[in-house]
Amino acid sequence: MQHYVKKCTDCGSINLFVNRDKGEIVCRDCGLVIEDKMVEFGQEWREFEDGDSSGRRRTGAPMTYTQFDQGLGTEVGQKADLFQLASKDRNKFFRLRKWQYRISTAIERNLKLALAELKRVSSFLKLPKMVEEESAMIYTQAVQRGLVRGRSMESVVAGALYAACRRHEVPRTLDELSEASGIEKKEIGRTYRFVTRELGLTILPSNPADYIARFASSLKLNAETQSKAVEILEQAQKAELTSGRGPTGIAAAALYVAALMHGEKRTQREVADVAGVTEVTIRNRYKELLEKLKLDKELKKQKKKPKGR
DNA sequence: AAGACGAAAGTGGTTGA
DNA sequence: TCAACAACTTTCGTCTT
Repeated sequence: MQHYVKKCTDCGSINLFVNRDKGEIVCRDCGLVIEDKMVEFGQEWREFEDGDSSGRRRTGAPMTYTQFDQGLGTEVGQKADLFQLASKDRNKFFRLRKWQYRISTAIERNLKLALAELKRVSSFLKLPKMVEEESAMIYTQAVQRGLVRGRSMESVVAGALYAACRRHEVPRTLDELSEASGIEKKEIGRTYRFVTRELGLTILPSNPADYIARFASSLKLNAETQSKAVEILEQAQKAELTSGRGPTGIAAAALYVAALMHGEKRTQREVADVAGVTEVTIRNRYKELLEKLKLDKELKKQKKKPKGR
């Protein structure tokens, strides 16, 4: 059965919040999303080692994708098959097996390198284990389908990581991925799109709210401000201010407004920097928010009595 | 002096003929 | 395949605190 993590994998806190609607567990201390119930990916891929030993074993289930060899290899034929072949078929048979061997060792070599890189980037970004696993799986499938050909290994790794983040609603921006992996942003975007399309991964459009926690914590905003920002976002969603816009810009603007309203003023520049957008974008979103949501009044109130900064 | 604001021109990506 | 298009950026001048 599915096991639940009891401690935050990042900060070790046991102060966790279980959100059943979204099926995720969030650390109250650092905001990390620890685990959410993930998607079928065609095959079963969780670990079944403990507690399930008596039960049936699921087929084709690699135990963990961050180790490349687990039961993945395919061999052409067994000895028994060999004896049944006419001799003229043997050459063909051996050729096939040779090729199979070459291909699989090539894949293994590639995976070994790639997974090392993947772990590096993942730990740099402090990504949850689940995400790392998922991206490793995505990468593995990409390699097996020959999608890496013509692309750099690193860029596919970055693309896989980005996709995994998105699927787990632990979004990192392309900029962050880019910084961590040293791959250009647009390159990551390209391979990301390519890989997800080829593998038929469904990616939910990313939700601005998912960025709030992280941005807020790097801006050292308190929890109130943070939930205010989420509230604003919800209204914005209803007012259809969010469609078509970049989620980070919206998140940044909501956070900016929320900070103003709670007297925790941050400059547009500060917010823009952590969100990876420009001040201009924040201004535009911010303006829309004020207009459409009539937040002006609330804002005015706060402006009169300025609090420390 | 720093921050906020907005106009104008440029960029990369999506879409639809 | 190309052009139109929207979102976002860059840059820069002006206003506000």
